[in-house]
Amino acid sequence: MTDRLTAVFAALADPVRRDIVARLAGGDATVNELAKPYQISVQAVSKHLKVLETAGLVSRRRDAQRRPCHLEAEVFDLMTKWIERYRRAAEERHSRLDAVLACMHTEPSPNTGPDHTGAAS
Amino acid sequence: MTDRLTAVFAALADPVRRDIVARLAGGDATVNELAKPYQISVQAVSKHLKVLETAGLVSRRRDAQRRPCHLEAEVFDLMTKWIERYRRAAEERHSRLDAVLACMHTEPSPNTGPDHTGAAS
DNA sequence: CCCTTATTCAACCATGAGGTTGCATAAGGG
DNA sequence: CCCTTATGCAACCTCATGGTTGAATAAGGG
Repeated sequence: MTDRLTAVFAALADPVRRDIVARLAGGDATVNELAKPYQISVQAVSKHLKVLETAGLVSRRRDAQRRPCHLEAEVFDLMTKWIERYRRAAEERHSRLDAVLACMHTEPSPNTGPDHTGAAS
Repeated sequence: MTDRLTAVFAALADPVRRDIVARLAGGDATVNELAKPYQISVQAVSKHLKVLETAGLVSRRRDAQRRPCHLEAEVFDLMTKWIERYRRAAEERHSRLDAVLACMHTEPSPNTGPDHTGAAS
């Protein structure tokens, strides 16, 4: 998982981790607090938090034996930026008929006949 | 992968698939066209497209032997909505000192001595 | 009909992710 | 000091994922 975007999307591709993010949005919490609602072991939750931390979605302080987790906002911007770029592109070509033109975008396909795309009804 | 959000995030947690999305934002394309730039086999790309299709990020028509892929916009809204909710929450608590208050969020316990959290410096 | 092109399906392999348990470490509190 | 609490690390298991190759299907074209 070289790049950050991959790490972030992968981190959020798990219901438990998304739930943790949701709960951290309501305030910081310790590993044990976070683990309580789930059936899985505390260690498993600890692993999940490590994933979130590595992805930069979560940071942690020290408070005696506890390691309270804090939701970080910056990374969300990274995702939003990526998504918005393609969402806009997809919406534009959805509203117009660009989709049809796009069929012959890559190569003019000299002999194949460029207008065969019109058959797509 | 029960829910859609999981499928979408998982689909985008792969550089190749994100690249495919990026290229489809520039216009529809066939499997072969999409596969060309990569070293991996056409079959592998076909698999990637199936993942994107299952996640609802891509749809496909039929055009003779070809199956042109088309980027779908709706799913992006789903993601954006999810992200925005928590981004806002994270930013709010970042700007204020809510993080400190959050330490005692789970149990209000007003008599336990609320100022022990002040030790977290 | 057979051949070519485009795409998928099936079987297989290697790796990584999420889960478990058991032990180690950190930090107070009798 | 030992005990309890909170957390992390390591070894292990299982299954999903991404890749491969080889054959099958779909759709034209000579």
